[in-house]
Amino acid sequence: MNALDQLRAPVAPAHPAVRTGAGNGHCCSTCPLPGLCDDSSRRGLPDALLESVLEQQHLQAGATLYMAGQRRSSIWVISTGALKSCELDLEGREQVVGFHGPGDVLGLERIEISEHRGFALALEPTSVCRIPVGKLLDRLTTAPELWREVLRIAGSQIARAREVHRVLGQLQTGQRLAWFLLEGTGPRRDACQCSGATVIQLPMPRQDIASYLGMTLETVSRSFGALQREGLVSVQGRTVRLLDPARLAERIVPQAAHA
Amino acid sequence: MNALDQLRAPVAPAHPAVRTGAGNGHCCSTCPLPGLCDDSSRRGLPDALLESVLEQQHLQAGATLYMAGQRRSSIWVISTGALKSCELDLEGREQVVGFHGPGDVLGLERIEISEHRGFALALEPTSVCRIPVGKLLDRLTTAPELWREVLRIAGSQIARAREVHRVLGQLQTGQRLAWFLLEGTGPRRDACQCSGATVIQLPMPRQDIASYLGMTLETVSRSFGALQREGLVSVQGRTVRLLDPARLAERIVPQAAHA
DNA sequence: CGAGCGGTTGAGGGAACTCAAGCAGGGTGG
DNA sequence: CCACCCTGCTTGAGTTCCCTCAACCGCTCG
Repeated sequence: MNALDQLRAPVAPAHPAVRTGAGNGHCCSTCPLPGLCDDSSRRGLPDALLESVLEQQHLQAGATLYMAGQRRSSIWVISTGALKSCELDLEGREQVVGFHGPGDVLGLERIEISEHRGFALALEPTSVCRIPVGKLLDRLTTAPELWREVLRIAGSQIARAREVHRVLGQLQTGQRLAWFLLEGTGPRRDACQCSGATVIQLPMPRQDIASYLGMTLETVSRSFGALQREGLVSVQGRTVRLLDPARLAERIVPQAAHA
Repeated sequence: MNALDQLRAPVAPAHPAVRTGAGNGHCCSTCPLPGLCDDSSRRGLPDALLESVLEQQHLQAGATLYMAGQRRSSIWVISTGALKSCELDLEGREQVVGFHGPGDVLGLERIEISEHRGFALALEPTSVCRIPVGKLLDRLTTAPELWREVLRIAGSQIARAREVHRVLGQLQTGQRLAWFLLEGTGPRRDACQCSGATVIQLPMPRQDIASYLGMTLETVSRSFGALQREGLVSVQGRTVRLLDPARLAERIVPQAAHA
């Protein structure tokens, strides 16, 4: 599945892991940091022209956006596609700490720090807008209102991480998967009308979901199976149809989903 | 134990959960956001005078800094003491998502968002500097260099949260506790010379440690016992002496600490 | 065709949870 | 003063959830 397919597909428009850039029109119209990449006079230009102005990077599935040890020099705004970001431990084992879709901002966590500790990798063909840190700081000096946006985005990423902490801390595996399906994965999940989305196209393999949720891939598979047996979802590979989002949501309540 | 005792105590100066504000002198000399609370002309004033200028809040143990549902209006910089911040789920159960000590900045995660979802509570007598959001934004406009500091702090909190994600995701309970003892809890843990600290005074009960690390208080207790039986630490209530930090650190390596 | 990858399913064991009892320390009141 | 309670912590016994190990399936690709 590539980004173009997603744009055309009538299903699955809403899950954060696969949401499309702008729906209709260029992703700049929904950019969370408008005016950062260059002056805003060019807004309204044809998409093809915009492409030529932007500092865009295109990644194939499996390509890395940045790697551990690499000197950090940019932040990125995702236009289309999906990425995962990972941390590495001392033994080199990877831990998925985030999935990111169009509109998400990457790299804020290491701004002002010399090099990356983890890495980010495209899960499918992906394009991002690169914003050099120098330009970011310049812009912030001359256009202080951008400030609030960046701070808002950083704050929402912190809040998001706390939510994940809660999920890993007090939900059991089946509940974590239900949460994952409903709440999605990006810092901008608020923009996702979850109840309306009934079909999800997951861009990541089971192993990545397992890592992200702190469980094994077998348990992810079994949990999918359990949810399916109960009629809550219908699973076929990476296509998941939410048959009963309301009852699925009940599952997320900690301790005893008494129903 | 109160903040003053800690300042005097010859032991346990370094653990993030109990580190002292400035060591010697007023906490402003080590403030991560100097010049934010007011103009910087007063730096160098006697401590007593500084106190009168600052918008300081003093909290008794158990007092809340902010509560769920409360309209957000400030960020805070901790001067002395210790706090925990918690998230609440739909059933009102609390999940500890952070412990904070002197120098830590609270409230960035909800900036620009109307109300708090969780709460923060003092674990011991605590004083904080309150910075109204309005003043923060004003300062940032007139003094754009502050910018980098705020962004750096927010970034380090994101990075910190990712580290916690990794710990909850791939370490078992005994390893999580070892990590907690060594790496501490605050976003400024880098300032802590962990290897030098041999005695830790924990300001929080077992239940809070358990919640933070995603385990039960019984398991926390048993894990302390296990570490003690192996001669790695010596535990007496909330006083923990690190007998062998090096071997303790080996424990944190995921999967098999083959030793 | 076989190899490789991603995913599913099963059997068994172990880590951590639940439930429960017991203990130490601190405060209060008779 | 001691009895009493209450809170925080420890320890034990039994159970459950989830991990580990393994086999198997379907698909793609060489």
